[in-house]
Amino acid sequence: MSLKPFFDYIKDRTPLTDSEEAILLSKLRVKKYRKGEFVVRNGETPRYKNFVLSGCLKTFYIDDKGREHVSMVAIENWWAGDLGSFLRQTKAHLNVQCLEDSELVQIHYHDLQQLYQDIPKLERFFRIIVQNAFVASENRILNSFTLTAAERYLQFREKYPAIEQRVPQYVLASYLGITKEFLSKIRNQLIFA
Amino acid sequence: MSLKPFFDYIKDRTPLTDSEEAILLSKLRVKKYRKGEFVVRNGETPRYKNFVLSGCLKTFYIDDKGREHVSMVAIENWWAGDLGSFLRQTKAHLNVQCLEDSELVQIHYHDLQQLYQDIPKLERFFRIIVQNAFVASENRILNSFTLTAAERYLQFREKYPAIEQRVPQYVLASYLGITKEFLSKIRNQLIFA
DNA sequence: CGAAAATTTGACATGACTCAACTGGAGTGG
DNA sequence: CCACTCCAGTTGAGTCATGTCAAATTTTCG
Repeated sequence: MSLKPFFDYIKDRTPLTDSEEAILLSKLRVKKYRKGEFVVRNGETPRYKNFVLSGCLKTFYIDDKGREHVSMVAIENWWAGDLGSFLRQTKAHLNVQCLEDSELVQIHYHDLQQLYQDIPKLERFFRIIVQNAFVASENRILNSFTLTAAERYLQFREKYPAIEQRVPQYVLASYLGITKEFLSKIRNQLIFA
Repeated sequence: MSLKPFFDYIKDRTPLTDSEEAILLSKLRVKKYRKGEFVVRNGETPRYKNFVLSGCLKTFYIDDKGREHVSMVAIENWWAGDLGSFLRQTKAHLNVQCLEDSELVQIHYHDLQQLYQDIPKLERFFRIIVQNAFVASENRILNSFTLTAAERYLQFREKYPAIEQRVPQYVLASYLGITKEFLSKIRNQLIFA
């Protein structure tokens, strides 16, 4: 697949000159992953920032009881990764794994630092991306404190219908902070309500 | 109080030239608030980005049952506000209120846009601040899914001992996503455990 | 077709909430 | 400096939302 969706995504937010586009292009690589493959594995230091060209991935944490907790699901035009460890270049405590065959645009940590130097616009670009991600994250916290599990499920469905179709229910349940069994019961009740 | 802590905070992260410092200074104002006063009120559009010079504030949401949910507590050297509404310059759905008499450094929305233009370093500066805030927020989500209320309380105590001393228990309880009654019981149990 | 993965179902357990009453400071004003 | 109120914190009884565990069923896919 081509890089077009990636550049479209960027240019929708920040117009780039041809030379900037060329510089950026020179720092990108595209990598394909098979369903089930890990992009980031707990304990390894993530070297790349990942943009999803195609496919679908989950980011999750394994707690001390061995349970999986999904913190993020990414599809086309989203970023995926363990941002904290990437930024500090330390060992990941999260995992990122493909739920489908996927293609990612990857930017190496050092190249990204270079890009910030060479194309200050990108600094702004990522500032805005992260700001929005932060606001969304804070909202998610408030939702989890304010709403019941069923309400959160309905809201998710409303907001991300595309994702609900694509990911296994247990992933969605985990993302919503509930067990797969309970989500199953919620869905069942909704049908007869 | 002087602006020194504010500039210290910035320069710890991004060295500024004298002229940059002067430009920045020209866009700042300091405002004092009394305990109980609102800095941002649900329904009003927040015009300023707020840095806490002194004091302590809570950011909270009132749900449809009239219950208060604290999303954030800020003390010296933290930022406070309803970031989402500030960024979009739309009506706040959060409130920011002082828990103590407080002094804030405020930057007007439009001045901030100008500062990004004039001092590209600030773009980086805020990108990094928000990145860290985002990572912290994601962690908070995982904690709330992974840990029990008592564990979250202990972890908070460990991480922010300064804040526990200063805020009323019901604020802390709300921040942790539990009721004040339950936090009271947790504390009680911890004493005899 | 068969095995593995995902989902469902039911009985039971529990963490956390609700509500209401009570306690104990911390102002405040007379 | 007392009386009063107000706000924060505590306590207890009862309840509810969600979790646990284990088994049954369905779907997916090699």
